Amino acid sequence: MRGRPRDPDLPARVLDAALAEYARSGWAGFTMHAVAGRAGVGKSSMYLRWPTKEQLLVDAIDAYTRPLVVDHDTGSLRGDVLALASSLLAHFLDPMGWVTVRIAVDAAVESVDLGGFHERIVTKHNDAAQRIVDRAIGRGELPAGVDGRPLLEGLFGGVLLHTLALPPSEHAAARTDLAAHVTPLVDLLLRGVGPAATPAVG
Amino acid sequence: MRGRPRDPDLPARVLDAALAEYARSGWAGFTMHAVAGRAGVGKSSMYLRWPTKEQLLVDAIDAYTRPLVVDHDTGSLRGDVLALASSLLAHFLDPMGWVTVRIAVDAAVESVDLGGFHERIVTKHNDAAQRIVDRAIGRGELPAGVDGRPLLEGLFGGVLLHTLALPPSEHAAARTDLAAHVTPLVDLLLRGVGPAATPAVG
Amino acid sequence: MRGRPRDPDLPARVLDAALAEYARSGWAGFTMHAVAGRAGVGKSSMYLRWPTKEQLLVDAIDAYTRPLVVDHDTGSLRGDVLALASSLLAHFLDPMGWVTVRIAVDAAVESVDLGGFHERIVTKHNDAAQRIVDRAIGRGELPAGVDGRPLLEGLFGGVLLHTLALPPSEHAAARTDLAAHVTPLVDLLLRGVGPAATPAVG
Amino acid sequence: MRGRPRDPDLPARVLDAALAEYARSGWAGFTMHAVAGRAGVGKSSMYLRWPTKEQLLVDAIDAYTRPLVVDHDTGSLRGDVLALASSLLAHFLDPMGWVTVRIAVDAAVESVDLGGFHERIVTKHNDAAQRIVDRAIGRGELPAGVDGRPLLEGLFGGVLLHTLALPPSEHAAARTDLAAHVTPLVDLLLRGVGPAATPAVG
DNA sequence: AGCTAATCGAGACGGTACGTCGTGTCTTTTC
DNA sequence: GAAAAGACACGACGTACCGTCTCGATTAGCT
Repeated sequence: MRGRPRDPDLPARVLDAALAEYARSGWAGFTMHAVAGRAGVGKSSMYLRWPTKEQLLVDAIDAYTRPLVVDHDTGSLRGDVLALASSLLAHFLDPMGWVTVRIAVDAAVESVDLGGFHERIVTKHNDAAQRIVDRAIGRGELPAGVDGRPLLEGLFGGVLLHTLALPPSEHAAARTDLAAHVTPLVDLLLRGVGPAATPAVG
Repeated sequence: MRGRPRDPDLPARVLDAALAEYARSGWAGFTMHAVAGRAGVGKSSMYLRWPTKEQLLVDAIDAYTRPLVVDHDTGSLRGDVLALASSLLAHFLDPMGWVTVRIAVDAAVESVDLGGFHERIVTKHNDAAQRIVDRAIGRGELPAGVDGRPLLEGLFGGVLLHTLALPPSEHAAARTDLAAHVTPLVDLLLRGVGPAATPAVG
Repeated sequence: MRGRPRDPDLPARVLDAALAEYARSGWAGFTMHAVAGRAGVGKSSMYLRWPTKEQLLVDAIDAYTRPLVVDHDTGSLRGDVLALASSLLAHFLDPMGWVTVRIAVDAAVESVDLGGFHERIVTKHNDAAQRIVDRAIGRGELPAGVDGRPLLEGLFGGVLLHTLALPPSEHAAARTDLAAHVTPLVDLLLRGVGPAATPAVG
Repeated sequence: MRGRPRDPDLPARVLDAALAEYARSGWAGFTMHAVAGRAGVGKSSMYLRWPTKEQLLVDAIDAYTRPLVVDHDTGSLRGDVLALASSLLAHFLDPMGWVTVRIAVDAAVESVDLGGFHERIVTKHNDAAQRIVDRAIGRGELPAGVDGRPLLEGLFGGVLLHTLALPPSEHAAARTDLAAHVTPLVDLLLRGVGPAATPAVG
């Protein structure tokens, strides 16, 4: 291989700049020119790696989201689910967190798969949820063979909708008491999963 | 009021054209010029009513979504919820249906209220859900004072996430058997709401 | 004739407003909307009288130019010509005076006759010049049958070009000493017309 | 200097296209879009070089006018002046020639200097005229120190006014006998400059 | 006095050009 | 041969103006 080697730092610089630009101005105003400028990079170098703007943003989101999935064993199903729900709520209350959803929705509307979004973003969360259910089965909290997907859908989607329906003026307050916002939904779902999983209905 | 009155048919023509253009080419290729041309209208007349492209699309979606909310009394809570969930699933499986969600997400990310999106789209669905719960209370299926919101969040969000997680290749199949896709989630949620609301766990 | 009679003041108001707008912003920025607004008149009332913007402006110029032609007998050909030349120079040093020329040039370029520009503006000045020559013939300063047109062309055009070549920074100074600017040209032309018409060449 | 260099052929292509478009449809219908299309050029590349439509046209005129100044030594002052006057008349009888004057008048009215009009168009003709006078002084046809400017003003302006006063219907005829139209003016002016410069008055 | 009809102001209408900006490609020099 | 810089062709944006049109409100002359 001859010639100048590819700059190994370049992708990281571009991805950071992409997130920063996206956070600053949303999809409108997310321009390749601005990203290139902020990263101190030529546009051609970006198009060499990411064929479209969307691909670039998906990569940036992926890099940002990677350490976000909560997969910590709290010792009980309710504890795990509450922790996951709180983490999701915190995620959605952060403007950056919405990007994941926005990209997913865009992918669904355009009915094109933006650079393997499903495998890389959706599956990642699905797996985390199934691990929580499997741990609960191991503890005897749930019968074997329970399908974790409806629970995940209700949980993930419920938190999403809750945030969506929350007026922006209450976002700050919600960030200080995450559990209060998710507990009703969590308990509703856990009562549905199995009688042992939740305190008795008052 | 003096001067020539505004053409009362014009908004309808423009809204129809906007939906048609959006359906044909998605957000990319959704041009004010094209909408104006299809509607047989000058761009100025459009900007006189809708300050931005987004506002126009929100209005078009609203007009399209209006007859979509299912609010039919099937005689039982489970029947009502199943009908609502099926309707939502059908809505999300239609590419046009996603636009509602996309706009909502955009509104959340930009943290600006795109033309009263909350009042006009979100509230509309919230109210429909609460009416279902109130009917169930009237029938004695649920105790008085039950809050419908967690149910709605789980239901709406769950169906949303279900569709989002569904690979595009399975969309056609899902459209032919809506109930099969939503029943697990519906039953999970109804078990959580109250013991009388659902058949015993098999 | 039935129906409401046309407002007799309206043309005057519109013509004044047209000149004011033209003086303020030139041809660019000379909008029918602005003229109508300044005159307190509806656009339809203007289009009822003037089919095009150009026609309106020609009429406005004509009304403004009418009292401008100097046709005063000073007792000698040189005096008459100097007076005419000074008046022309003053006219061209006034920004409004240029409008006449601008319209004439526009008419020439478009090679359409903007509402009888020739008969109404050009002829008017031609006639004034010929009267000066005729008076000089009557006094015996010029032989009978002399054609006044080359004199007029050289005079009118010469003053025009002199102003055109004058840097804007010297316009104010020129206005205070009109004769000094036109004397060289006037004497050049009068020496050409006939020996008796001018003092001996130094 | 880094980055892709500007295409050196582009200005020429655009200037040619601008003239062609102007000749085809006049100022109305002189569209940046149309010029760009004819030149096979993006609008942005045009705005990169010419901030306004007017500037572009001035440049195009300048490029067109450059080879127009006649500065050929015919051996006599009368021959030189007749040649210059005929050339000017031909210039003004060509619709394109008027553009020079139009731009000059616009520059005077707006009292802004449209892209250095004075230095580039006016001075160019002034210098040519002074060279003619200097050659005549060299031949002994004129006394030393004669100022060429009044002659130029009378000549240039006289031809201009002559064309302006000529009804469009006679333009074609004038083009076939340029000398007949300019001779009266030329002789008038030359008699004024000096006795040796012209044949005796008939 | 009531009717009829032309004109008035206002301003919305379908078009079209403007000048700006973003895209994704291409062409240089520099490393 | 990859990097940055930035010019390139293209096309949509939202604004402004055109000349036409449709209103309700005058303001006469004619019955």
